[in-house]
Amino acid sequence: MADFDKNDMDTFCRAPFFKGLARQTVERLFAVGDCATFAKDTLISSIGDNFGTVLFVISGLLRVSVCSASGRRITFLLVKEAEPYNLLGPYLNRSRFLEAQALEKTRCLKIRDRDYLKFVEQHPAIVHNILQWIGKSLDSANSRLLDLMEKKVETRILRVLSTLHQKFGSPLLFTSQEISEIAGTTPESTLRTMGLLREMGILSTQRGKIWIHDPPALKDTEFGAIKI
Amino acid sequence: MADFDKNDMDTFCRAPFFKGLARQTVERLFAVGDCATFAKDTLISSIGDNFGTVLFVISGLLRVSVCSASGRRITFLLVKEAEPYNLLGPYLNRSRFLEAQALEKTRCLKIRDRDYLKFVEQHPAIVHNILQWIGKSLDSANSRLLDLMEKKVETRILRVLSTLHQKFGSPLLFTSQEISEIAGTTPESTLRTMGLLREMGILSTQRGKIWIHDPPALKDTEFGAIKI
DNA sequence: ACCGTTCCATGACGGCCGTCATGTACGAAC
DNA sequence: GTTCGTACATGACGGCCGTCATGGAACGGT
Repeated sequence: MADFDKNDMDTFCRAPFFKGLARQTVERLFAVGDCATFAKDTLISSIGDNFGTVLFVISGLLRVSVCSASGRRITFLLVKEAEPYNLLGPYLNRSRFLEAQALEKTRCLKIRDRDYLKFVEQHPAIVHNILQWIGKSLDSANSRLLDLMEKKVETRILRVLSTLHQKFGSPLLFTSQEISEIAGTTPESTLRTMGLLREMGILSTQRGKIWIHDPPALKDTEFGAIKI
Repeated sequence: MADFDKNDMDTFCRAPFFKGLARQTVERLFAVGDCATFAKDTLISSIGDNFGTVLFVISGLLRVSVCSASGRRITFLLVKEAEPYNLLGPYLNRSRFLEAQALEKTRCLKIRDRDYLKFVEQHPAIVHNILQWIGKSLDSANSRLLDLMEKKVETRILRVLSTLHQKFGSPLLFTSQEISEIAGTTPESTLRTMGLLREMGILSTQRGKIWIHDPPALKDTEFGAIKI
């Protein structure tokens, strides 16, 4: 418990995932877990292994992605502070094909599968939060499916920029490569699109940084938003 | 309760979703629900409404899809007997953008959101089943994302045919239109691909029917399977 | 200050596949 | 049996966008 301070718990209590939970419940969650710190670029779980540990990011950023046979990476999720990773892992005793990596130095609350399962049993209130979170993830995945089937690359990139802006603010610290891995396209297409947006005065770019000047212009909403 | 017979419960008890649950639990699930029968082509929930009811199909088939602005339909899920629909709806008190429709005459066990929430609270064992089911759905959605970003149309159609064959056997009672709505392509592309497969002797087709002669030939697995 | 690496930027090309068009065949209804 | 609606089948065209190539700029390490 010495690993965590009161501040960490405060942050969690205010975060969307923990909404509606008693502070005591959050404290007990901390009590059943350990602190784990991953250096930048650490591979936390790789494809094929049976990763049953649940993580809650305290500070830093995790990327959940796969690297396909053709060498292209596809990013499913970015996990930031007070967000959970692998909520369902302990319930699926089979290897998943996802890979998690720390994009920067990341400190996590780490909970072993058995402790997690026991905790959920003993604190049924959290089931509500878990299901809500997963539900949003599922809706988001479906929205992205729709985007990929329906929309052109430019629209998808717009959506990704908009979503990232909502989640991380401005400037965005991502390269065109990283953007393209989320949008499902190539760095070249991303750069071309951002070139257009720059001409339109909607954003400006620097090596690894993107300033969004006109967030509403990115909104092209049809149906639900995606969640990254 | 007179709406259901012992046979219905037997089917459910044997089904994957209910694996590991006591028969008594299944019986009580039936007890809190009503029987609902939908005629073919009935729209069960449409886009934008706040559909909080959980359904378990007893017989028949439901399609979960969206119809995009450009008029193209995209099918996310086919729900067959002993499978659940809208497991998470009661936990997400916001309108979802999915639309459910009965593809044939379909009989369901219908459970109102409040009854469902109460049931889950009183029967924590089912949480495990729910999370497992949702976990598979999430993995499946991610697999489809990967397919759409990575694979060409032919491969996707192959995957869809393979998955449908596993779930429904042979012959498949789907039109090229319906296949394309799952694979995220057009009927023309689907027909062209199936033309090739027919020449290779892997399948044969008739109006609305597809016989798969060589299921292994359809397998081109990389990473997880999709689930339709 | 030099150099290597990484990222940005932009042009040219080509192929996949979505769109349109046309014709055929099957099945249901009367 | 005739008719009509729907699905199958296949060809032609065109555009989006992925790939390759080239050059320049920014940053870090020594």
